[in-house]
Amino acid sequence: MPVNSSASTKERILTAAESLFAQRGFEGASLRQLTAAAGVNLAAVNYHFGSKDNLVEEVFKRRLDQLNARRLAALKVVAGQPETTLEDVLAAFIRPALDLSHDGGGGLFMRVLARAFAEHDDSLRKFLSDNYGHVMRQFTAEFARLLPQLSKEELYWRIDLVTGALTHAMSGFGMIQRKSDVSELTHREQTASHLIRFAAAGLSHP
Amino acid sequence: MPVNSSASTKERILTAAESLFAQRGFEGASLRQLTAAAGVNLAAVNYHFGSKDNLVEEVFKRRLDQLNARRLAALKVVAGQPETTLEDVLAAFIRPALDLSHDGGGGLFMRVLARAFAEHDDSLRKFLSDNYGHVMRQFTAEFARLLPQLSKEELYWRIDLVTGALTHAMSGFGMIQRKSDVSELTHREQTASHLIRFAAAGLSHP
DNA sequence: CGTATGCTCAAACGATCGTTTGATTTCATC
DNA sequence: GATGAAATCAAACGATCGTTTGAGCATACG
Repeated sequence: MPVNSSASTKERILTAAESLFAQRGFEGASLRQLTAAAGVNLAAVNYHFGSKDNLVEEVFKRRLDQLNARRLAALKVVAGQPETTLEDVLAAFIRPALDLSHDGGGGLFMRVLARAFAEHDDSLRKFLSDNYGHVMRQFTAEFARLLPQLSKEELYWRIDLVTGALTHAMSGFGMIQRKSDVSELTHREQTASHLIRFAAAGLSHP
Repeated sequence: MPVNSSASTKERILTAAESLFAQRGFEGASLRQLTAAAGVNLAAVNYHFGSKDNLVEEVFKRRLDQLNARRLAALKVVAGQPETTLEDVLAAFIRPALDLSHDGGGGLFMRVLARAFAEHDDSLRKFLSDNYGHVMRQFTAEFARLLPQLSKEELYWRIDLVTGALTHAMSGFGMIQRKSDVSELTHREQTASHLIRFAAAGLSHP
């Protein structure tokens, strides 16, 4: 019977990979840098994950599964309700991502996700579409319900632009840094407020 | 005395590099793929540009100098005028980028620029800041004039989000593709309209 | 205890990377 | 046509890449 004392090694590889992929890109981060940072042997990646490409996918899966679940759970609470506002739906989309940066230890994951969007690699895009598309589809349906005056084309345009803004902001390029005189929780709340108000304005403007 | 018959070779390298950098990234595109696509010898890159890093910078300079000049010229027309609207300033920022995709042959350049934003490489970010920052500063000043009700912090937030949306959209991830029944010029006009209205809403919402 | 299984390790594999070299070709100028 | 600088070329450089190998170590089970 298999012994699972390797959980620690796999996790350490995933965490180091997430950090290095965010910092240097998927091609830029070598397995030698990666395994050195994780404190494991070079061959451990191919032993546990089969290949570097599989490792990339596992890095996504670990966070994305959790992120998708939280987003869909939050959406389910408000979807279809007559009193639901646009801001409610946007909060269901945005808050889980911000929370991930805080409690998941995955503060760098959104940056990795932004990199994946910038990569035009077909297999990576297909993987993201397979593991991410159904979430976007459900949110899009709810947006369509709340914005019936918009044509399908107009709605897709606006969602695309909102996605770009949020990806950019949450990957932390910008000047989003907490001031020392506000708590982490307060800062996260302010960030969420900015993103939600901006996205709502972009989606619903006349 | 130097003979400048190399202009063709340099240009072909720059064009091939722009295309491959957009497609496979700066690290992902090798000099062998690049020179093969350009139809030149492998050693030509190091002969004409010194190194691959210098080539990357030259790819940016070629388009960025032109883009900056056009944006600043368009801004100069409307800046400080009492009747200038937010949409006017946004048009001065957005239209030159869309035009570049059309007449400059640099349809892929905005994608390269988006990749550069996703890269967190320090030297590349410094280069972009040096060659791009003064333009953003001038536009920011004009935005501040037209949106006096916003605090500095609020304005920076919104500009950052708008930048993310525009970078995302103009690099062409989205579903922005021309329908066969509209002309190229009409399509560009519609795209500009979408971007400008979205950005105006995001900047000026209450 | 013996052994089988999961795991780690140093070492090497072939491939590809950016760069350099030195010979050869091109071409304006005399 | 001869000359010399600029440009191009095939070939090779050392370094680094992802991956594989086979021996050694750990531990659970008969």
